[in-house]
Amino acid sequence: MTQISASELEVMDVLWASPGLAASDVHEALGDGRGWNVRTVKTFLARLVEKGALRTVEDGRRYLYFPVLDEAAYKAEAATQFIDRVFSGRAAPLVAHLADSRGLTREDIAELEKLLGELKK
Amino acid sequence: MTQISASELEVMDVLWASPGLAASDVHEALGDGRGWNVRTVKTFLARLVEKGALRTVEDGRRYLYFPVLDEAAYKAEAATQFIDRVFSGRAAPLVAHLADSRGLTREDIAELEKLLGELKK
DNA sequence: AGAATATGACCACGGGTGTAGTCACATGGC
DNA sequence: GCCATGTGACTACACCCGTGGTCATATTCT
Repeated sequence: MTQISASELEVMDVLWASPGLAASDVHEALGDGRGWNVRTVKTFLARLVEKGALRTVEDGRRYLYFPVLDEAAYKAEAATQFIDRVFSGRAAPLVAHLADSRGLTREDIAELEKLLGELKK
Repeated sequence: MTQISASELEVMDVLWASPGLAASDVHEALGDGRGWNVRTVKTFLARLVEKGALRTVEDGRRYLYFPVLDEAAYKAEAATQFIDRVFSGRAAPLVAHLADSRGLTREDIAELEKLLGELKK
């Protein structure tokens, strides 16, 4: 539903991890890795508010940002959409490709097995 | 690398399945589901050629389109990028979310188990 | 108090994307 | 032979996205 770009998602990740930050905090939390200008971050925040993914709470002369979108729900939806788009809705080929290209770690594999065990119950 | 939009990917899927179609064939193969105008499809084809994902072979006064991009390689890359973007590079949470949201089918689970078995070899 | 700084509001701009229209020409049916 | 139709070339255009500037105002430092 809510269309969120890759950059916007990075902002969401920060706020999912620490809800209630101000714009400058988000900027800081993103760190220099991205090297975004504060205003760029503010644009993303504003767009996310427009899109209904975040809401603001006034705090003096600034806003604190809180996620409206639920992280797990969003990611599950994103995963489903991705798999529909790229793998015609089949999850197994995706895992196969991952195995091929990136080499799942031993822990990944163990984790997946545990997961599958639970799913089968 | 090569950035391909969701719509363009649908076109690629047709040509991966049946390389060497002409524009109108691709249009037909896409079917009415998408309801795209032939010109829209041609635009996608042209853009995919620009992007180096397809190449053309003249056939009289029309072109036949062939994939240059390898399907498996592209999809593996797309999967990796998606997981990096949305799941911080961890595959297991993705599968967990799928299980939650869409319910992997029994066959999915079986297939994944088989896959994991092979991976562990 | 005046200057530097932070903050939100609004604006800009080029590239990508979805969605096609127009043009010119070639071919095929009558 | 002429006209409808198919085809590629070129063009359009609005919206999204990444990127950040400008402006007005509020607050903090000196």
